Amino acid sequence: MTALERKSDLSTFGTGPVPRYEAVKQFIRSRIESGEWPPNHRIPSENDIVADLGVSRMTANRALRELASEGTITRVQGVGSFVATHKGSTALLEVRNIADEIRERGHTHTSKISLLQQEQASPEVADALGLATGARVFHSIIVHAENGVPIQIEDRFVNPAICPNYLEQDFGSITPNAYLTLAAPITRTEQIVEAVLPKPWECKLLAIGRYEPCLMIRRRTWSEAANVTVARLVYPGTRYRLEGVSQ
Amino acid sequence: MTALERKSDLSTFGTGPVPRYEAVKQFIRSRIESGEWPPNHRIPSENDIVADLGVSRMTANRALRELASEGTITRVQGVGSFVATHKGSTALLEVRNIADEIRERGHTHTSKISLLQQEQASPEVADALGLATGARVFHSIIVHAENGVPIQIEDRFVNPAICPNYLEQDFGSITPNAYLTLAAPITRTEQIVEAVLPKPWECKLLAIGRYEPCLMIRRRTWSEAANVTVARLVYPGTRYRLEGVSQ
DNA sequence: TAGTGGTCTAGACCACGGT
DNA sequence: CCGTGGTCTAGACCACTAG
Repeated sequence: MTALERKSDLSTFGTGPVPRYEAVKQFIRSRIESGEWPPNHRIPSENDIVADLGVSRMTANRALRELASEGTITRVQGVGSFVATHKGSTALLEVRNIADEIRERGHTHTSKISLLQQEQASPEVADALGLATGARVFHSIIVHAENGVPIQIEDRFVNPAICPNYLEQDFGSITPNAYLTLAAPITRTEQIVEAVLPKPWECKLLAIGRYEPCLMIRRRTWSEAANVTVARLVYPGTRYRLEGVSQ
Repeated sequence: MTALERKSDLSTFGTGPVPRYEAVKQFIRSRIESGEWPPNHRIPSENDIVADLGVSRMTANRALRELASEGTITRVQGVGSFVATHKGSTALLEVRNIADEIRERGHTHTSKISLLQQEQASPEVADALGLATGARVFHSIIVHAENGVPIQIEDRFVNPAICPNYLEQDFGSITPNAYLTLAAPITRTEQIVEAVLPKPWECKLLAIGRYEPCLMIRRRTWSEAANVTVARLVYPGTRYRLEGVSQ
């Protein structure tokens, strides 16, 4: 008697409000979570599920395919399906565009341009953008405020080869983020979050004290193969936090 | 002449090495990326795709269903499918178990138990765990180190109703995270990341100065409907950062 | 050769939402 | 009412892997 047959007394399989493919998924998930099917354990084949749970092969296939895309199981053609190795406690945190966030909270977003010019790339900036040291780059420093309170410094360098008209934009009405997204659709993002103390000039722009801890996000974005822009985003620790729920 | 018909000269639709549902997905994606179908634009119905691209409805359904699960389109039963509104620069940041991270870097992970006892829940802790103020809770404070350097304070409260044997565990050989994951599989995680200055006792445990900024992650996890545990994780800003890539 | 997953079809019933 | 998406089935062909 197989593990599947033992539970196939459930003649009610899929007669409830739950779709049958979902019932199959839950059935398999429960075996995995209970430890009955440990990592690398072989899962019943699609035909086993058809025979034992009384669903069609398309339904069994959808259940297993979705479990695989969720990372719960691994499938190998010609071999079989297996419980994926343990994923640990990984969870995901969403990092978003500050202007959208503020608007969604029903607050007003304003920004002040502190700097907007062409420069020669320092070694650090050149490295981050994949350009030669001294190459021409666009540099903007913009302070974003929520209901008038400064909440983010956006210190950004842009690759002029990708966005040649960057300096001509009216960043009072469109954020650099929104403009860059339109000009060069993002295909890859790299982000690093750290806790730092603000530099003196950052204290002034944000109107905070010298020892107020800040979240710093360093964000690099690519469009196709080209590195488009690199930004340092600095948030006062008392006025901003990252939140995320995963389930 | 509809947008679909215009391209249906492709009698080669799906005859190549690409699965037909994948070809349908690419076809739709290309219309969206070119701007021909802007956000909120109505996408041809499943039956349109069946008629114009010469695939079965199951195949059209799979293509649209997968595009929806990827966030490219939105589907409403009884209404239709639409190009999803632009997602801005959202990106995901992964937050992981510190012990796993250290091991994967090839370094040694050690931990020191600073406190392990039963307490009465303060109003804050009770609220976070969904218990009554003064209820019995388990409290542990553990310092995690990478190659001997303190890198995280794990200040954790546990719901005794879910993990009655928490205090008896040997947290020198298994981390609370790993134990709790085994004892009560996580079904939901809420996390908040902030930049803070450490409290005096945290400075001592981490061997850092009073003005060194720290990342603080507050993590609440649930198993089924029950709130299992709430933790404050404090990392020295100079020794730790969150990294993430999304594409 | 037998078993596995990968895909596809034609037809069906249902729930939902606007007309 | 009709069109939409949501689901399900029975049967089919294929590519891949192992014995």
